[in-house]
Amino acid sequence: MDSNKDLTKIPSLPRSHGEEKLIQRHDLGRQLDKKAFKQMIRTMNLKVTDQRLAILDSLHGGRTHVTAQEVFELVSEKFPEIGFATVYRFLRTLTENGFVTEVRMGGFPARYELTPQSHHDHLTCVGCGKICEFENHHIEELQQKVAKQFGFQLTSHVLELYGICPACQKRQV
Amino acid sequence: MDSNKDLTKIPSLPRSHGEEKLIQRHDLGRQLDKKAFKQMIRTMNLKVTDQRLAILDSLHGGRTHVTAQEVFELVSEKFPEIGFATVYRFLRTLTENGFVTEVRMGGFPARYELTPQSHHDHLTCVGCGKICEFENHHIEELQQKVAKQFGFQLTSHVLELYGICPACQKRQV
DNA sequence: CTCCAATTGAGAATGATTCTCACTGATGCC
DNA sequence: GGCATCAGTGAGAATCATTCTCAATTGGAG
Repeated sequence: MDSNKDLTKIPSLPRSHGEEKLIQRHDLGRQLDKKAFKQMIRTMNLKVTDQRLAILDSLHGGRTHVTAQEVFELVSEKFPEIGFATVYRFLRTLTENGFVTEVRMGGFPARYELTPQSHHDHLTCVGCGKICEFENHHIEELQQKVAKQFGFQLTSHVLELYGICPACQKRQV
Repeated sequence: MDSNKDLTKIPSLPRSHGEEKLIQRHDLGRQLDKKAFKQMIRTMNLKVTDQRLAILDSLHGGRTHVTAQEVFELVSEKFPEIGFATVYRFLRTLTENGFVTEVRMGGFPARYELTPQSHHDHLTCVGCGKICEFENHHIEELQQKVAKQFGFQLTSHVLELYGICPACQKRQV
């Protein structure tokens, strides 16, 4: 079976190369410098180490959804001695403390991003892969309602809409 | 971690032993007997084997969201010789052909169910992996609305709610 | 019934993630 | 500043779900 090959091809998010100024998302309402990271680490009652700062830094840079492997590689550039254990351990801690959001999809390695302050969901075009982000309070409320019906205490959710974007609709005919 | 142990204990739906008539869900609008299963297998251009029938049967019986491990155990009762490979292989094929829907959550093993004809979404416990199904027309309408706002023609969606189930809430204190 | 490609199953392999444990280094105390 | 202590680190082993390999078996077309 070749579906495995396919797995690696998933264009989850385009890799951003270097200089471009697409730092839009994370810097919207937040200022994340070394000082903020230190604060973040202390908040969790952990010691500030260079490795941890480097990991946070790699999450902060360009790309938004990175795998542990990618974090490892990014950090390795500055810290050739860093180990997987450290990366996984810290990512887990960050996730448990809500500073980082873990996205798991299919059987793929988990992807991490600094938790965005404003929650959003995705509307993805099955034709071209374009992703629109949206926010809908009404839907969120209904979700809470559903959870309550089952006695669940809601912690998070994933809402992904798939469809055909206007451009692809025309193209198809 | 012992969460693995917990998985096997998940009381998602009572295990049906033989005679009782709690065949509600899957037989709503569908009649799934050996004949239907054979048909299903042939549709995929595969050979009908006892193992495959047994796997389908185990999916059809009482419980709705089973792990590959559980399927393996269920089938083992009738087929002590069955191998993991066969279970995983066939579950994958079924999933690829849309006859079975795979639900993956956190780092837990994937869970499978015969694809239901009426769409529903999932409410998953992050503590034990238990899955509840729900249907909410209102949410679906809002999704359509969002898609329309972006000019998208909606084709499908995934809505997964994560939370802590009543049992796990108590366990935690 | 025969034959051969499809299927099977045992065990090995894989890939992501976690654990172990000896070593290192940050922080508080003097 | 110097030192003790204990959290933090990293190399590699361990784990767990899942997939692959391949020799032996079997469904089903002819």
